[in-house]
Amino acid sequence: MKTEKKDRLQKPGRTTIRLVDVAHAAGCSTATVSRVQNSPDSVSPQVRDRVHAAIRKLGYMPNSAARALRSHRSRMIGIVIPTLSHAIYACFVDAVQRRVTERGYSLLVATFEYDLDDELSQARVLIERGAEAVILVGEQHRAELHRLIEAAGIPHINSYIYDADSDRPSIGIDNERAAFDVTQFLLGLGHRDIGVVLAATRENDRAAARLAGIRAALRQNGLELGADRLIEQPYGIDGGRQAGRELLSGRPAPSAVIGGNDILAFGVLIACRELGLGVPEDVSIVGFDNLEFTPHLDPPLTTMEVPAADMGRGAVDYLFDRLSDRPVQKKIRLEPKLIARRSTGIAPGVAG
Amino acid sequence: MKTEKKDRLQKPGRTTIRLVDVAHAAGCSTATVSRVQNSPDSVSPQVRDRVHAAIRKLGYMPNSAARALRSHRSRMIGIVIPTLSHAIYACFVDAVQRRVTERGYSLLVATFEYDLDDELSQARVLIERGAEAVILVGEQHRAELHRLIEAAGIPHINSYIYDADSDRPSIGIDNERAAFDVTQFLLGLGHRDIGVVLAATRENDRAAARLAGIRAALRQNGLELGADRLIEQPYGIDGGRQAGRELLSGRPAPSAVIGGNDILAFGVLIACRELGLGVPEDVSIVGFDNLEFTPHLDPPLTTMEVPAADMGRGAVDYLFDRLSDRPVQKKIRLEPKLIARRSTGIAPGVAG
DNA sequence: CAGATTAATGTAATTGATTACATAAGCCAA
DNA sequence: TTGGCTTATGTAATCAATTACATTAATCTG
Repeated sequence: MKTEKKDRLQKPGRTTIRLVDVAHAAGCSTATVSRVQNSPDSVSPQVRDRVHAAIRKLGYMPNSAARALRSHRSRMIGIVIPTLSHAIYACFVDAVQRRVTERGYSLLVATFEYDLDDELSQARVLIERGAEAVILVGEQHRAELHRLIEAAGIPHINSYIYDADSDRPSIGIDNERAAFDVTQFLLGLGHRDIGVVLAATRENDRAAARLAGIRAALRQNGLELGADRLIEQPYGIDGGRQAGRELLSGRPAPSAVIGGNDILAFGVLIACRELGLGVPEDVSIVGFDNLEFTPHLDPPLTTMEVPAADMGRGAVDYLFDRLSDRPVQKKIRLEPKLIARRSTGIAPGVAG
Repeated sequence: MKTEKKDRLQKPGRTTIRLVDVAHAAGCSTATVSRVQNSPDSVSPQVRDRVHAAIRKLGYMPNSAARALRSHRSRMIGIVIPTLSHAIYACFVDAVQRRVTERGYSLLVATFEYDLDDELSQARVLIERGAEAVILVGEQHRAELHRLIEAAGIPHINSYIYDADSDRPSIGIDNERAAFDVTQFLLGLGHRDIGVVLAATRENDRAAARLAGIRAALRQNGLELGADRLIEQPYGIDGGRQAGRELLSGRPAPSAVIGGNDILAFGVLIACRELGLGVPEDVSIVGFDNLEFTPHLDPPLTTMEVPAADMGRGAVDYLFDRLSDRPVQKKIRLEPKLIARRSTGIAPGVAG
């Protein structure tokens, strides 16, 4: 017996059920069983039923490795994100995962903690594992990553960003424009001295784009963002709180603060509470993302909503279109929505 | 030429670099290249260097499918959780992912939205994909899932739970005990009428265990949980808020409310604010999880901290111990920590 | 009814790495 | 020098599916 070789790969005593066993049980060839799985219509109903019965009876599960090896299709998609511990990415991945599953695929997840070298190596691993396509965050990647993806010949998409100038596929909001609009909104309320708290912009092009948008809006109104009006802080409520204290305890203090995301903005709100500053009477605050808790803060936080779930579904749809050679729109621009709540108001000293 | 067959699996024009190409370039056999990757010490330094040079020069990436097929090791771990859009699971998965990556493995993620039939089919897919081990949530699963895992012969672990009575491997807190302690804490503050808001307990044994713990503590003090003192609500701030209104607008209203998690508890807090009830003067509130925002609420929320990240790392470590046949502790009990903050106080009418 | 066409199924090569076993080389002791 | 032992490397079978091509049966066409 060929299968009785002393190769100890199998767990002793138990024997895996292979496609050939199903074929044997159903009284047909392996090719037919394979066809029942992959193109059922090409098999006659009688045989198909026999095969299905055999599969059920034997509890057969196909071996994905063999399948992937021969067919060059792993049925896996990879996603490489900064972290799962920020709600905005977790919700994104949640939506991605659901969509991927709907299509009969599985999702490989890797995080890189905002370190682009790490991003490269994480992506490399996922590609090595056979991911048929990958979702990335932002446009900023190591050059090697692009080469890798090209060499692998797999589709990819950058998310959380829309940048007309880039020619890579992407889905997301125009961060610069969104921040511009947020700033305009504050300027429209009469604010002239605006503070900004952002995540580190060095290896985060979304934060950098938002900063550019803020600067552009200010410039258009003859204003500048003073060096002491910009603080970079790691993501976290405490980061926002510290930045808020720093910004708001100076004299004169800005009358409005833009947080790079709702978490930082929440921190600023807490700083105001601690400093005895009224929101929005003394200070207006806006954030980005519109997380679940945002409308429930006291006062509810004005924010620029980022449609993370739509973005996740859109990214997956784009990749599947590419995988089946359907025509695609290479750059998908999603519209963020400014949700004005009670954390913003007319600037102090401006006639109502 | 063998490789010139008209099999159109390859993208036209581009040729994949295989291990045999590396062997050729390095002037050695395929076995040696394989050994360089898998047991470098068994290869002489000179040859090893030549192979490494060839790998780098050709940009060789091993084909994981072939590797997995022959070696029966996919280097992938699977995790099946209710959802990624709740912070408590997102942080758990984040920790799991990092640990898995540290070990040179990748993580397959699937969600089931609290539907146990879905959990079964999601797990089935991950096993089919070749996951070498799987992490589940809770003890409650379809019987078929256990059979599946056994048939596949792979290690698994249940998380978020510690139940001495079960003989399945698990890591987590003793939910019943934790809820018992929370209730005792409130009883100790003089509360005699306590309301409870929980996630649906039907297909969620963590919620069910917490409810049992609350009941046990009450009973021990000669109290009962009235039918109108228990409300099940889907996860979400609004769910908590509605439940809070319902519980607290009755006469008499409970003097304390236990939320099944911090999100529900936050909702109850908002309900109090809306009803003009002081926290903790009129109503004490406690939650579970200790999420990032919990200490920053107004007032800061008393909660039972669940060590999600430790649990994630512990689950992964357990599985790797199993995979390398190291001795393991089958049931790992983590200690939750009651963090008393300002949302709880002495019951109204009790002498301070 | 012969010949062509289509549909259903089978045979066996193929995918790319791992690994059991074989072999060769180097070293040492008797 | 020979035999035994260790270390390094090579040869070729193997993992479990997919699929190109061959074959057969059934249906249609003129």
